[in-house]
Amino acid sequence: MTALRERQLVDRWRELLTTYNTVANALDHALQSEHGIGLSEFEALDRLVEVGDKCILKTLGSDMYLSQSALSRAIDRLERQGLVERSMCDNDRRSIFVNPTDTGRQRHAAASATRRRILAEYLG
Amino acid sequence: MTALRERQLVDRWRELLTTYNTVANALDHALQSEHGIGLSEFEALDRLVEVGDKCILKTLGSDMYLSQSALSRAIDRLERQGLVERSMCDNDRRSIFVNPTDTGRQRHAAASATRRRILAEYLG
DNA sequence: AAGCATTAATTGTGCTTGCATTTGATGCAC
DNA sequence: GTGCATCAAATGCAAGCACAATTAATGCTT
Repeated sequence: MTALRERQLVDRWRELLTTYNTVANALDHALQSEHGIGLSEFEALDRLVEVGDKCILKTLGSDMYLSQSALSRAIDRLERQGLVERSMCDNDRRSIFVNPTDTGRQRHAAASATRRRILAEYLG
Repeated sequence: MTALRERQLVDRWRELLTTYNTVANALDHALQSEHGIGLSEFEALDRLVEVGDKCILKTLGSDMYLSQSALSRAIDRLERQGLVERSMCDNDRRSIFVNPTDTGRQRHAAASATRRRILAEYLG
């Protein structure tokens, strides 16, 4: 029956909607209060640390959920806190490199523990 | 091993993050362009139609993902389009009733087809 | 090598959101 | 019934987002 199928889809969607919002809010609040960074900043920093060195902003954006402008501004906020650095890319001067600073790596390590705790609580 | 467990949790979280954002964006755009309402408005309208009559705003908010103020403003937008009506609740004059109008029910029926299509495409 | 489409990043703008506060109604304690 | 905590909804406000336009660099075509 097609109505049953629709009911299932909607139920799955609502589940996704509420789960996402619950976890995202909890994570955002915990990261903000314990480490002074929001969820988007942490996600960007997390990927930067993971990738290692010399990551181009465009590359970073390609596997993130944020728009180009939102990511650019998230990096702004990280930079203002001294957690990442932008540097020129000599090969292609349109691009820029973004690298975590030492402080950024430390902050990331600390914040990862918070993420772990929250994710275990909500998704564990 | 605890590192493996962490990796699994983070992977699940990223999956949730990207799935949610992909589906939510697709739904929002489709609803907006085809029916002139955003995702939050549709979700509120959907629940109002589902519940039936004489739904109190507070009750509606209790099983939604939005904050109280965000819901209040989503209802504002629906009301401005003539899709729902607010009315006084005589039992408790702090509360208000919110009901879909005939136009609202029609819009909801049309928009439901769009939701069905998008959900089937992304979650089917 | 000149012109033009394309690309990476930034910036201007308006909208939606959450938080905190406010407004107004209820009801409990005394 | 007077005061006070509580509750429902609305509103002021700042932050983050997406979209569109902009800036600056690249490289393809002729």
